[in-house]
Amino acid sequence: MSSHSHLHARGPKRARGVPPSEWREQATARLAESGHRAGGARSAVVDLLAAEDCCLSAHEIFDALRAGGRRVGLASVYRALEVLLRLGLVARLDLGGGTARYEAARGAEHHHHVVCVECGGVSSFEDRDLERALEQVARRHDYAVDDHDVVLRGRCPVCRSD
Amino acid sequence: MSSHSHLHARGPKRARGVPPSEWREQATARLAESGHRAGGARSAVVDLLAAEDCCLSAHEIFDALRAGGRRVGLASVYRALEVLLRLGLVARLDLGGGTARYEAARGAEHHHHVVCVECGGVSSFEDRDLERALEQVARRHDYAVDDHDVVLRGRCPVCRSD
DNA sequence: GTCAGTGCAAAGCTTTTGCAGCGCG
DNA sequence: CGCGCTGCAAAAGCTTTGCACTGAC
Repeated sequence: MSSHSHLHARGPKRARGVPPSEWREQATARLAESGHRAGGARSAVVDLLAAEDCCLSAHEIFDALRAGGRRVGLASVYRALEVLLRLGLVARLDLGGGTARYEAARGAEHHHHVVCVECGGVSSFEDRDLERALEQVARRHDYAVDDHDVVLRGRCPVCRSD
Repeated sequence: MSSHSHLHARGPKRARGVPPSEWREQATARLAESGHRAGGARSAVVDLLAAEDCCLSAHEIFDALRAGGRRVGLASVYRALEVLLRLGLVARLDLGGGTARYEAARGAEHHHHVVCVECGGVSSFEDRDLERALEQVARRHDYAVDDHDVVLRGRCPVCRSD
């Protein structure tokens, strides 16, 4: 059993990874070329998403920006996310808590999520076999499938040891 | 390429399948044995879910029951679903529209969903290879994974032809 | 008779929309 | 210097909670 599972752990609340700020530039460029102005709030959202490696809720983004001294409105966060979503620059995730989560859509690094049913923590993983199986299903289906999401649920290592 | 994909088509709005009312009995039994009384609203929800083969939103359930002459409250529908959820008798799905959907959890018939990004229609499918890949990922993960969900997004045959 | 279950109404959340003013291009 | 972007406030959904009452056991 090979199959290439990588894991980006992430505590119950927050974490950062090495910022692949390539995405930040790509996003900025894409926004400009599609006729968008470089407003303050949206840029801040892009910057934050570029620095985070795993999904954040709109309110978490809002809080983070406020904490960073930026005077943003929650509505602007939602509006920024909507634009980025439409341009395919971010992905919206429904992990089941009634709150949508968003993350930078870095083309190649396609991954999925595991949610801890106890503490709500989120991890991400990649798996080529899984991806292959999904492609097969998509191909066989009479829908023109162009996207998919996978969510695993369970207890994280920390909660397991309690 | 074998892999056993079955398909339960389902129009943009609603559809029924052959009712495997075995679930209805199992659910009723489970409710009784866990000390629940046979209230009118909850029974109605169970009956409806037993007859439907694909996921419904709380409001759709509410409407269907009202349409059937039953004077239920939306809150009772949510409360019934909560109990059934806790007992593992129904599954809650987040297909991404901001509205949760529910369906009877018939043990063996494990399936997933495809959502039409255009009309919102939902189909379900099963695929053993996909399931196998998911098991592998779960086994390899340091979370104690005990559940998963897969959502495919695309354009349904009808919308494709427009 | 008791108390879980229920319908209605009100509250709580997340997300969207309206609007006047600011500022990028 | 126009119009896109923004913050604030209000509105719109979905879901949960409070409460008095009904009905199952």
